[in-house]
Formats: sequence, structure tokens, C-alpha cells
Amino acid sequence: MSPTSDPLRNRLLAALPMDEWQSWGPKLEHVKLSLGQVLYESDCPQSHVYFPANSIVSLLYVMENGASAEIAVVGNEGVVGISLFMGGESTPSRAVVQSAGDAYRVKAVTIKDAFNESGPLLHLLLRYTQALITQMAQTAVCNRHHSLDQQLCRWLLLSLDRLEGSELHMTQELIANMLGVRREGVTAAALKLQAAGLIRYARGRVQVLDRAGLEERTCECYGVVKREYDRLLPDKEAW
Amino acid sequence: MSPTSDPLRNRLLAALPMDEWQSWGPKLEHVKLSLGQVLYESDCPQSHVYFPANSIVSLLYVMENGASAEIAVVGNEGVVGISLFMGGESTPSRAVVQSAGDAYRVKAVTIKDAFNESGPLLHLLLRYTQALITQMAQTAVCNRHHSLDQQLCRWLLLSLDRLEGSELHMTQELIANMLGVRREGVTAAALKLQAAGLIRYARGRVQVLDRAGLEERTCECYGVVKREYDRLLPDKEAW
DNA sequence: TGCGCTATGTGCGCTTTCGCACATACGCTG
DNA sequence: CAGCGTATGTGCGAAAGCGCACATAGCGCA
Repeated sequence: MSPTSDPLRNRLLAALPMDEWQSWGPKLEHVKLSLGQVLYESDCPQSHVYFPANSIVSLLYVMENGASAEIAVVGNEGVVGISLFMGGESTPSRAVVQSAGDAYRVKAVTIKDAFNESGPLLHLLLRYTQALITQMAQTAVCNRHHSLDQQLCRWLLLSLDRLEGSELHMTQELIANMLGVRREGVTAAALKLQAAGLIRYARGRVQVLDRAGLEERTCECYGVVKREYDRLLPDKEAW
Repeated sequence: MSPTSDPLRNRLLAALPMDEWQSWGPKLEHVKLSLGQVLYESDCPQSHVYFPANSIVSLLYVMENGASAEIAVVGNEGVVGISLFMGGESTPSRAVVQSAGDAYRVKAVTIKDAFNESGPLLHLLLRYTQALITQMAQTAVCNRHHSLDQQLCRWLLLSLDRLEGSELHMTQELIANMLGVRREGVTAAALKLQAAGLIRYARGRVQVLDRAGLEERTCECYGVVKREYDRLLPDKEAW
């Protein structure tokens, strides 16, 4: 299997025991996710779960007036579509591709069957779900208490953790939609970060020059989330 | 069993099939929860799961500077301590009794064993967890986008839904801590609601006079959460 | 090469909320 | 029934973020 189509790039899949792989390999379908693609719509039955490899998917809630806010972000550490195995079949949020790339998907029926047979998959997915819950909780906290500057740092770091490399393909407009703030606010915050030499950006391309610097400027929320992911989904087979 | 010590007042417990009850009844321990009691501390192993009957428990994140924000609220519709069956054993949040009353608790080991045997309990708890996730997500959205007035309405309604009667025992100070805002802000919002005849309050006692009025004033977040709870945990045996 | 679209930068007045200081007032306790 | 503690009300100035209007500038495509 070529490196660009290796399901093990998704760390949840990589964490499955070897013997599980005999059955899982064939059930995975490699798909390309394109920027802006909607994996599932709010309150609609979901047909697949998606395991991102080098793509990022945002879970976002779209308000009645059309404004949106990101609830959580999912990359190669996780899976999109937890409601399928949680039992709800749908959620009030929408899943949108935030960074194009590869992913692997499994049919809804398949994942549900596997989940019901208990075993390692169940526990892995539940632990992941708990980490995701922490991310959502921390998003709520951050939205309430922290400055746009801090939130931008958090968001950059969370996204970075879920990608290879140190560059994001995101316009300030997009980031503003994710954070649920004005585009101008993101401009102001980004200018500060650039002036401080932490990032460099131009027309939809953000390079992170000084990761540690971002971590210094962000609020505690990033660390809380990071630690929970590390704790709940510890290194396992090159995770 | 007297009405004041009836585990079926918790709607999750009530939703369990009759035959499950044979084994569950004896494992439940009736406890009184007092205002301000901490059921579990942030990042500490949790010893029991709690099924509130007529009490309310807030899950809140306490920041490094001591300020706090409520992530979610749990009452007779749910259970406190999901990390025990999700597999994480602890969470970065604290569980504090927001409204004193009865609850039933089960030892950590017991719930984990039961959960692992799959069956109806597993699916019920997972569906509940998904509803809880929605509440958290919506808290994040609400914190970002809606006015304190709307959030107060949402909070009152969510609390009301989890209690019998139409009165809350909460000071404005406490409510402010839950919402993560200033006490003075709650005062201002509460004054408006009282002027509009929707509530009446004095020294830690809030009476809701016009529920429908509150629903009109709140943001969409309340409805989104309510509908998810209704959808995922539908009426079943007088639920 | 140049046009146009889109991304980014800027200014300004407004609203909400914050932070702090302090006034009032209810109700419990002695 | 007097006094004290806690709960609630109020009045500032400051700060963050919003909404809008508009300026600039880089990239892609013809």
C-alpha cells in the first residue's frame, strides 16, 4: 500500500490491534475530501464514518441566522460521525472539510455491527469520544473567557496537531467562521502574531514559524485538550 | 418504596427494561446531595456514577485563575460520571451539586462491569451521552453568540426541565458562576425578566411565572438541546 | 500584460460586557 | 426588635468585539 493511501495514517485506525485489521482492511474505502465538502448535514442520517488521514474536518453548528461556530475539529487523531455508534444516527451539527486531503470511510451499517460486537473497537471509540467531549467542553469555556488572540492560537495549534507539516491552507474569513468571530478580528489577531514572528501568512496560507511561541500565547484550553487526547489515546504502534 | 426514595424518578433508570431491574435495584445506593457538594474533582478518579432524582448537578470547568464556566447540567434525565463507562476514568471538569436533593449512585466497578456486558444499558447510556454532547456543543455556541439575557433564559429553562416544580434555589452569584459572567450582569438580565413578568425572585429563590415567555426570549440553543434529549431518550415507561 | 476577483488591512461609532466601588435591603439570629 | 451578613441594585469608565464602509494588494486567468 503506497504511503498516500495508508489507512494507518489515521491514528485511531493505527491503534487497533493487528488481528482486528484482518477484518477492517477490506471494509475501508479510500476517499479524497475537498475543501468545503460537507460530510454530513445537520440532523440528517449519516451514511459513513470518516477516518481522516491528512485532512481536517470541522464540526460546526450553523445558527438559524446562518452564522456558525465550530464545536470541535477532527483530524488524523479521530473519526467523524460518532453519532452512528453512539446510537443517535444524526447530530444537530454539520461536518465540513476544513483542509482537503485523504480519508477512509466505512459504511454506517458496518461500523454499527462492529461496534455492537464489543471488543477493542468499542473501547477505543469510546475513549476517543471522551477526548472529543473534552474538546467541546473546552471550546465552550474558551468562547466565554478568552481573548480572540488566545483563541486564534488555540485554533492554530489544534489544527496543526492534526496535520503533517506546519502550514495551514485557510483564509482569515474561514478561520473567522470557525471561531465564530468577525473576519476583521482575525486579521487583527493574525497581524499581532505575525509581528511577533510566530506566523507568516498570505492569501489563504498560514505558516507557523514558532510553535512554542503560540503555546505561550494561547490559553490553558489548548493544553487541557491536548493532554486529554494524549491521556485517552496513548501512543500505540507509532501513534 | 416510598416516593421520596424511588430510583425511577431518574428517567434514565426508568428507561431500563423491567428485567434489568432485577439486578439493578440492589446495586443502587440512595444518597442525599447537598448544595455545593463536589461529586468529583477535576482529573480525579471517580468512585461512583450518580443518577440524580430531584437534584441538579453542574459539570463545570474551573480555570487556572479560579473562574469557572458550566459545561453542562445534569438532572433527573441523566447521569453524572460518564467517564467511568466511556473509559477515561476522570475528566478535566468538576461536578458540583447545584440544587440539593436525592440521587442514586452505583459503584464504579459495578457500572463498568454492567457496561461491558453490553445489552440495553450500554445503548441507553451511549444515547444519553450523545444528548449530553449536544448540550456541551450548544453551550459553546451560546457562549459565543448570544446575549446574556438569552443565556439566562436558556439556563433557567434547562434547569427547570430537570426539576419538579417551577422554583429554583439559586442566588444570582451562583448563576453568574455557572454562566461564567459577572454577577451584576445576571442582576441586570434578571431585572428585565422580572419586569416582563416572566419570573419573580428574592434572595436566592427564583420562581418561574411564565415558562412560555422564557422560551420566547431565549435563543435557539435551548430548543436544540431539548429536542435532542427528547429524540435520543424518548418517552418510555412514564419517562 | 492587464483585468478582476478575492484576500487582507483600516477607520469609526456602537453595543455588550467587564471591573470596581458602593448603596440598599431583606431576613436570619440572638 | 436590633443588628449583621448576605443578596441584590446602581453608576461609572475601560475594553473587547461588532457592523459597516472602504482602501489596498496579490494571484490567476484571459
